[in-house]
Amino acid sequence: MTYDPQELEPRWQNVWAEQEAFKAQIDKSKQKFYCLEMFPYPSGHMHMGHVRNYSIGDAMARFHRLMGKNVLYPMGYDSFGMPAENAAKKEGGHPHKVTHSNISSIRSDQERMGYSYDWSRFLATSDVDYYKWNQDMFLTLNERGLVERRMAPVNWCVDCDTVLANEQVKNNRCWRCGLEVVQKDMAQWFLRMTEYSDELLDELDNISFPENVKTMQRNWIGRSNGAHIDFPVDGTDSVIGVFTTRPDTIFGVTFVTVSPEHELCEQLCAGTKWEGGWRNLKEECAKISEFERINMLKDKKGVFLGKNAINPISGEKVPIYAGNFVVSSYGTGAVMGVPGHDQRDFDFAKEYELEIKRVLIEDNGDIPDSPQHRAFEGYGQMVNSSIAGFDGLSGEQAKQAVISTLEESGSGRGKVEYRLKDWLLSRQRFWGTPIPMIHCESCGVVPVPREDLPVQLPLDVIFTEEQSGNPLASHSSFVDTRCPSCGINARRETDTMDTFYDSSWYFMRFCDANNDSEPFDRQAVDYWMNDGVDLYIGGIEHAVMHLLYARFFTKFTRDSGMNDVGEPFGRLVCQGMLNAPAPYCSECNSEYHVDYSGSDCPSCGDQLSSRSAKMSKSLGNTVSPEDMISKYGADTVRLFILFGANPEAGMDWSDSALEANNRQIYSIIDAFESSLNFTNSPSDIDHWLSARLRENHRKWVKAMSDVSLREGVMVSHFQMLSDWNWYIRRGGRDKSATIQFLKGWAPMLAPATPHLAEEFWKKIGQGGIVANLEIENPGENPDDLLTMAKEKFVKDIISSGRNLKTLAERHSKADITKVVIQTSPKWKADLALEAIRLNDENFDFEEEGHRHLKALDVFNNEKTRGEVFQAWSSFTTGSKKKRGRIHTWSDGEKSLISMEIDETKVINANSGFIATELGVETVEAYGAGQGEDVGGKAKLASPLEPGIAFV
RNA sequence: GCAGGGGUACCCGAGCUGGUCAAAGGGGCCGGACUUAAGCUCCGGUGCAUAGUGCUUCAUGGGUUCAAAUCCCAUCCCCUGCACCA
Repeated sequence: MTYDPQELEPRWQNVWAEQEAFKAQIDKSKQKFYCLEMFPYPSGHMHMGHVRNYSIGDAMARFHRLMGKNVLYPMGYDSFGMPAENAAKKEGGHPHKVTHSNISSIRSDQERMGYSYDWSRFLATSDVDYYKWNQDMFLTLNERGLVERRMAPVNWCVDCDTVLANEQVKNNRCWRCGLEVVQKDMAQWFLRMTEYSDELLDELDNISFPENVKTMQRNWIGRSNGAHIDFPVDGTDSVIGVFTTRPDTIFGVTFVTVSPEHELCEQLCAGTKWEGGWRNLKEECAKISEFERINMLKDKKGVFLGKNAINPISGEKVPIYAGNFVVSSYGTGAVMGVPGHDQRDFDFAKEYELEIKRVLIEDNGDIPDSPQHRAFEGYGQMVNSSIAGFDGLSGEQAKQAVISTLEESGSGRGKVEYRLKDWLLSRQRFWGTPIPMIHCESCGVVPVPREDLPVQLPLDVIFTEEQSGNPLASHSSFVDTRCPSCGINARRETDTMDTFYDSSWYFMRFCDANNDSEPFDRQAVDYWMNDGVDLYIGGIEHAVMHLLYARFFTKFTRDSGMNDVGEPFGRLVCQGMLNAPAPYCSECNSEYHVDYSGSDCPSCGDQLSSRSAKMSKSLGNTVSPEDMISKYGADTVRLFILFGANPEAGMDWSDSALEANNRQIYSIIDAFESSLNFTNSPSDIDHWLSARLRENHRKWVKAMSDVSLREGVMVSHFQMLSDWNWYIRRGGRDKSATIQFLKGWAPMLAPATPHLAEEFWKKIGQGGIVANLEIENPGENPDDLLTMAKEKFVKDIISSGRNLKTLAERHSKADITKVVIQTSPKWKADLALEAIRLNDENFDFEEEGHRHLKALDVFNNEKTRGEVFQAWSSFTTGSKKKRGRIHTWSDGEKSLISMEIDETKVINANSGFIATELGVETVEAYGAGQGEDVGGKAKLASPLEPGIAFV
């Protein structure tokens, strides 16, 4: 057939659209399946990473529709953000325009791929229809006390001209542009995500995220149990609060260290001779680069601040230092120095010749006063406590004892600290949701009343390259307003929201995307979001940021009575990297742009080899989906993507594999084509074909349900074809049997290659379209195992015959023209039958096998006794390396033996086929002992494993 | 350093609740059929040995077991995340 995907694919896409095949509606009588991909930022065209993401999602959506589920599979765009703003500056336009032209371009790419989205739920977060609900929910957050505006040291990216959330800083660099971030003090809007720290952490145990994602989130939340302890500063009213996870080491404190930025530093040393040293240290810490930070790990530095702190439990006075290794943002920004039991403190103490005290012993027999060469950081019995009642305690008990004592004296308490910080929401950028707040000179900060929403982004802003800062701030018609509470002139907030806010609830909006009276209807969300999104597919890069924010948001909306569910995502699948070859220098261990392929390493001059690397613009090893679609069609690209690797695994791009998948499609087409000429001509192999359909269907459903798409496709696009080919080879050509098979096959092709599936469905004369089909379960047929085992018996004879023939050829001078097959003698078959029967009764062959055998009649014949014994062992206990046959025969094979099938008859019935396959003129078969023992092969004959000789 | 995940035949990749595993499937390569020929398609082969049940293989070295790619321990290497978090 002429296969023209450029004609065929759009044609079916139109049919789907006309029939609204993918429109989802609530139907409580059906089981729902919510399939979602992390929606894209519309950056112009779709890239291969998108293709992989959506091909996985689409296959699953289509599969579950075939399974009769009510599938919600929407698509939209995360369309606020910096790139559009930068592009607008460059082109002198407005981000709104840039965004919309990008959206239509990526959307048409997606449509060309044939993804089965319910486009009626389309949304773009930068549209006011969407972001007005951002604002609405911001007011709700505010009402619930989860919004806070405060001065805070923030991460500032000079290049992006805005602040960044902690999650957006990677290695002290901006996640977007890679520039190093600087610290700045600013008034900022925060969402109090830490209110949910415990739930965010604890719920991780109950959700099915991949383990690495859970770990990342756990690390990020970073809960630690410990104690807050106040150390009064000697001779002042000040108190230094420290956080420690090891209150059991309190008696070992020999100094206190605060971060150089700590507010107490100045108080303590101002005007003293110590002040200079502190200022130097502070300055040094403020401007150190990332590179120096890593070096600093080895180099602990500190300065004495001129005062002592008092250990609240022992009353001892210890010096206070400012230290470069204390993180100002964690805990209280101050730590107690216990050099005996913390390696960092130990290093510090050595450096500054501070006392090292042992207050825990490792083993019971250890001497409490022995000197230490390193810190002992484990748990152990307390020793050397300066007050009674503590020595001898260890671990949790010791910690508790210290905490209670501190609590009694009011100088400390048990405390849980988190690494997680509140979500810094505000951005000093234009292209985001305006924060609906108003600054009034007399009333302070006042929320915009709900009825005044939305606060719209002005469309009459001109963007230019020279511009710096936020254009909103200088746009007077936006900024100037009146105070909603007192009515005097006031100023609008010009900060906009982090775009992660937009993506924190879009999955709920999709449930009710066109609602214009509220963010979403509760009933709709409760239906679709029950147990969360059933399958959520996206990149690992969002493991902490998006996935944590979305979890937080869902809990907040739940607590506001907007929905029932507390965890937004059920099963999360993070698709693997898409790699492609890139030039590589093993000497320098680095990859280069594809422009260098074939030439020498630009830095060391060695010859460049090649290795696979993540597809990236900077390496130039990307592949354009459009090119591939126009060359092979969407179905081939989809098949390649799904067959190349399971969703989570990384995969390598390969042009030759893509071509091979294209050829596979042609072969499948041939199969469907050839059936059209068949007539009514039934044969035995027809039963085998339908047995294979049922078997493959069962395997396919299992694999697909597990999101093992590669395995699923292996069945639907490879195994099915190879079974078809075998059927043809065996002379099958019956119209009704093949139609039955193809009718079962066509829908199985739909998840990966939906256009082809529709074409075939029509070709074999079925009504309707596959997209609307609920697949019939072909069910089970009790004879299938037997049918397949019988065919396998023939296949095995051919397969081992082929091996043996090549061996035989070495020994035979004349041409081989005949194969003699001696089937198992009756007594062996009986023995096998007996073994199977006993095995079904859980007979213990190890213990009782021999006794049982000796009681059998066959064992009485002295001449064959040895052979009987051998056969029995090979059937039952097996040898050292091989298990007994009773364990290795399939159920079908066991039935063949149990039914005492006449192997000779089966072979004779298929002798023509066997002869052709083995390239001989005649096939002769008889039971061993009933004819000449050609080649002495009779003794090898065993049930289902006849002796084969070539002559 | 800590945590998570890995190392399987020429390559990619399954298997890893121990036996049916010389190890699925694909790519590549080799051979055969078809063809005027190439391509396509189909069939076979692809550790070594061998007229069949044998030997050596699943990062390395040990161990458990009648039996290990699969379980345990140690080592080496790779990826990913966090990184002076008290």
